[in-house]
Amino acid sequence: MSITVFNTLSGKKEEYKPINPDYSGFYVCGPTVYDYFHIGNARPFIVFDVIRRFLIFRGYNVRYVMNLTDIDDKIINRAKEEGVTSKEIADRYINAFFEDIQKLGIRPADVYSRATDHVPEIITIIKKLIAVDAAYATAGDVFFDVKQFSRYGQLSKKKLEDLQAGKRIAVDELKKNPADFVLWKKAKPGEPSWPSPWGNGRPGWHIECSAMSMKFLGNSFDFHGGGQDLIFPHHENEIAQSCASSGCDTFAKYWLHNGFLDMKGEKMSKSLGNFITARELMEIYPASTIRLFYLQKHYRGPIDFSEDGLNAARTTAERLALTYKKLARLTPGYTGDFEMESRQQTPRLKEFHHRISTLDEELIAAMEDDFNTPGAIGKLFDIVREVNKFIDEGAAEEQEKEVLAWVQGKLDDYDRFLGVIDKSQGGIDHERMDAVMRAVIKLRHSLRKEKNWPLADQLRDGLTEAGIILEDSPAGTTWRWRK
RNA sequence: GGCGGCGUAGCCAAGUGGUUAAGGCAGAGGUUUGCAAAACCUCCAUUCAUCGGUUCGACUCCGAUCGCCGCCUCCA
Repeated sequence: MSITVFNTLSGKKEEYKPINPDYSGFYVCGPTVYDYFHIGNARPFIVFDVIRRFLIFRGYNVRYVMNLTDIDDKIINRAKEEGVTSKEIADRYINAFFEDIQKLGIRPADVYSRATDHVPEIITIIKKLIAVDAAYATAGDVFFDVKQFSRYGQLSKKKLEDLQAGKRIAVDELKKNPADFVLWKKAKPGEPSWPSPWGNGRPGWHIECSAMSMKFLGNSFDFHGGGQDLIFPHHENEIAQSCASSGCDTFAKYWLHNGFLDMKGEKMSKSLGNFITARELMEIYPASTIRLFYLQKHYRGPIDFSEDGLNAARTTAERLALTYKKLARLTPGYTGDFEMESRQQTPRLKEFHHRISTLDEELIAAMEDDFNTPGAIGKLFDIVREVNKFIDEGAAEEQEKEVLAWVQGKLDDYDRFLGVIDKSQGGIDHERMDAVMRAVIKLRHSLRKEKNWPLADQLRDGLTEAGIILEDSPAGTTWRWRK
C-alpha cells in the first residue's frame, strides 16, 4: 500500500510520491536555542521523528535535516542578561537540546545545521533576490518584496489585502509593503554581526531555513515539517524567498504541520508563561509514557496537557511493557523465524497466527493513512490482548515459542518507529538487584510453605513500599519495579 | 474583519455513506490467587454539539446555528 499524507499546501491527503528515487528529503524547523525547550516544542520533534522512522521502516532512504537557530533577538537578550556572548548561550542550549531529545527517545537528525555557520550561503541568496528584483535594500536592511512573488499566500491561504497589517505591531516605515519581511538586519551597537554588501548585520529569521534546506536537500525536496504557527508567516516566506531565488516551482512538495499542546485550552508558549520544560516533565514520567501521551492523538490535532492524561498514559505504557517483557522472558533462544506452512499446525496456533497477521496489516495501514498513530496504537493493544490470552492458555511447546518470538519481532518493528515500549529494567544494576531479589523471594517462599501468611504479606508490603511488585504464579514468583 | 481547524461514552481518543461506532484510562461483575499483583472473560455511547437539507439510508456529504481553539506579531 502507498502512504498518504495530509499536505497543508493542497489542504488534502495526497499519495506520497518521492521527488527523487534515491532519497527522501525531510526538513523540520528546529529550536531557537535560548532556553530549554518546553513540552509543546517537543511535539514536532517527536511526531516528525516518528514519521521519518516510519518512512525508513517502509524502505525510504530519508535524509532528515533540522536547523538550530543560534542567532536571534531572544538569544541576544539572554546573553545580555547573563553578561555572556550569544554563542555561549547557543552552545549551552544546543547541548541541552541534544540531551533532552536523546532522553525522549528521539533519533538524531542526519544533519543539524546552525544558522551562524551559513552566513555566506544566506548572503548569496539575498544577493540573488536583489538581482532579480525580489528584494530591496534600504539603509543597511534588506527586505523581501512580497508583491514580486505572485504565489505569496498559497500555503497559508491568505490574501495580502486581508491581512490586518499593523493591527498589533507597528509596521516598519522602511518597508514598501507591510507584509514585506526582513532578509538581512542591520546591526545595532553591541550586537553580534557579520560583514555583508549592505554593511554589518545578521540574517533575518526566515532566510536561514531556505539557505540550509536548499544546501542539504536541494532546491526541491519532499517534506517540510513544523508547528501550525509557522505556516504564516515563516513557511510562506520560506517558499517565497526560496523559489524567487532558485526559480523552482516546488520548494517542499509536502508541508506537514503539527497541532499544538494546550494548557487548559490555551496554547502553551514561552510568551504566555504557561509552559513546563521537557526536562522537568521527564523527572516525573518516563519517555515511553510521554511518547504514548503524544502519539495517542493524531499529530495534526490539539492535545490538552493534563496530569490525568499523563497518568493514564503511564498505566497504558506499563501494560504494554509488561506484555513485551513477558514475551521476552518466554522466548530466549528463539529466532521468530516462523513460517506457518512449514510447521505442524494446531488450530490454536493457526488461529493466533492469523489474528496477529491481520492486526499487523491493520496497524501498518493506519500508519500509512497520514501517520495515524492513535489508530495504530489501538491495533497494538489488540495484539497485546491476543498475546496475553495465548500465553495465559499455555505456551510451552517449541513451535508456540517460535510463534511468540515472531510476534516479539513484530513489536520490535513497530517500536522502531513508535518508540513506546519501555524495555528498560529500572535504572539500577539489574543483575545485582535480581540476585538480591532472588534471595528475598526464596525467604518468602519458605514463609508461604509454612503458611505464615502474616509475615509473607508483611515482606511483600514492605517491598511494595520500596516500589517493587511481586507476582506469584504457578511457575514461580517474579518481581518488577512499579512505574 | 480575513483565513484555518475542532466539537464522538465519566475522561482521553480512532473511525465509517448502510451488518455489533476501534483502542486506552476510570468503573462494575466474574475466572485465577492463601490474600494480592498481573492476565483473561463479561458489562459500560440505539448514539457521534444543535437545527435543517441531499439520499432508499448520514455520525460520516452540504448549509446554517452555537461553543472552543489557532494564525494574521516572535512563537512548535
